[in-house]
Amino acid sequence: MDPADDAPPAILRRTPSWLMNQLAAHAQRMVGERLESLGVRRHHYSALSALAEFGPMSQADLGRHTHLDRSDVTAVTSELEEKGLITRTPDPADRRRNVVSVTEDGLAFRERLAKLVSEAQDELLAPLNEGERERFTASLVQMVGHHAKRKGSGSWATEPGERKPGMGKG
Amino acid sequence: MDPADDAPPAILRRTPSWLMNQLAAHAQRMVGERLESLGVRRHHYSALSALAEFGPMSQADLGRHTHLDRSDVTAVTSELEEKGLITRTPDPADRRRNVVSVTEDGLAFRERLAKLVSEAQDELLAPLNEGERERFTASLVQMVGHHAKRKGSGSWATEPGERKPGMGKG
DNA sequence: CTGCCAACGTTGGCAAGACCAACAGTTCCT
DNA sequence: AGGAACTGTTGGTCTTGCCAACGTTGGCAG
Repeated sequence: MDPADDAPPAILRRTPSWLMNQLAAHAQRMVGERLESLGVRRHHYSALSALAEFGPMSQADLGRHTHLDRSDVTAVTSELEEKGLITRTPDPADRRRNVVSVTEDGLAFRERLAKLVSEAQDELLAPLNEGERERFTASLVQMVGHHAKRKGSGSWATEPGERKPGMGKG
Repeated sequence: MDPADDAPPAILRRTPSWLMNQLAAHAQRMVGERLESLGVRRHHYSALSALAEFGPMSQADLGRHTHLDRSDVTAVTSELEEKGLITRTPDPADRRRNVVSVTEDGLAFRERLAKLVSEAQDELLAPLNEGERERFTASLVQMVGHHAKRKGSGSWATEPGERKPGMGKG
């Protein structure tokens, strides 16, 4: 009767940051496994998503949108370019910059990734019902927005045109 | 008037795993900075907490309680031993094992760490009110428990004698 | 008792992620 | 004109989560 020899100390079980780290590790595994099956990592998905939504932009902007360091953006874009999912061309208007754009293949690929990522979300949130999921996610958004402001410049946390009471689904 | 040039793509802003990773990164920074001021990392705090709550145990057990790999436990215990916060002695009853125990200094040190960690929690949860914090934490516990079961052996998720008042269900 | 398997602690390694520092080329501002 | 700020790149650090191998020890089947 003691297979349950493992049990985190109560103090940790009540510490949100510890719980978050545990859960984030699980989440990374679930998402990571799926993306790995298509040969990419999570940053590639973030980059493709930003480009798909906002259109072509410089690597620096890409980094700001995805919260990635400039140096990491360099690596990610290089890998995506190799796969033909994006193009990277010098900006004639500002010769410091590269203009990064998604290709058709990139857009299609991103759709496939999105499905896999969506699956992972369901697995992650499995124990929560609909209402709990919404409250949980809302709290996450609130906190991420709050802490992002401290470092970054933007105030995207309270963005117009996205208040959705019902938040139905698409 | 476009300092808010940064804004994660909407698809990411609605993806719990992405939000979790962002927030977990912030949390790690907040906790990490504070622990660093006392010369330790997060794992040291976890180990000390487990030993403080459950008493002396083998390194393997310590790893199970804290969700740490055996190899990482070796490193952590070595560092804690160097600082005189724990002792590590061979178990006469089972010579494969080391018995790890907290010292008096270790217990006192853990208290100081606990205060710092607690501070970090407040900073992390700042944007949430009392009720939101409880619901958020409860959801975390639920999910961590759910996903821990899949790998580990134990069923600590539904442990008796710890039902909190706010922990209602949906 | 022997032989085998499981568990333990240790070492050494890997990959990912989050960062940081420095650099040369460019642009902007004064 | 000159300095400050930005861009992309290279190369590095540190932490975390793993995994493989090894020698030692314990438990168990035969």
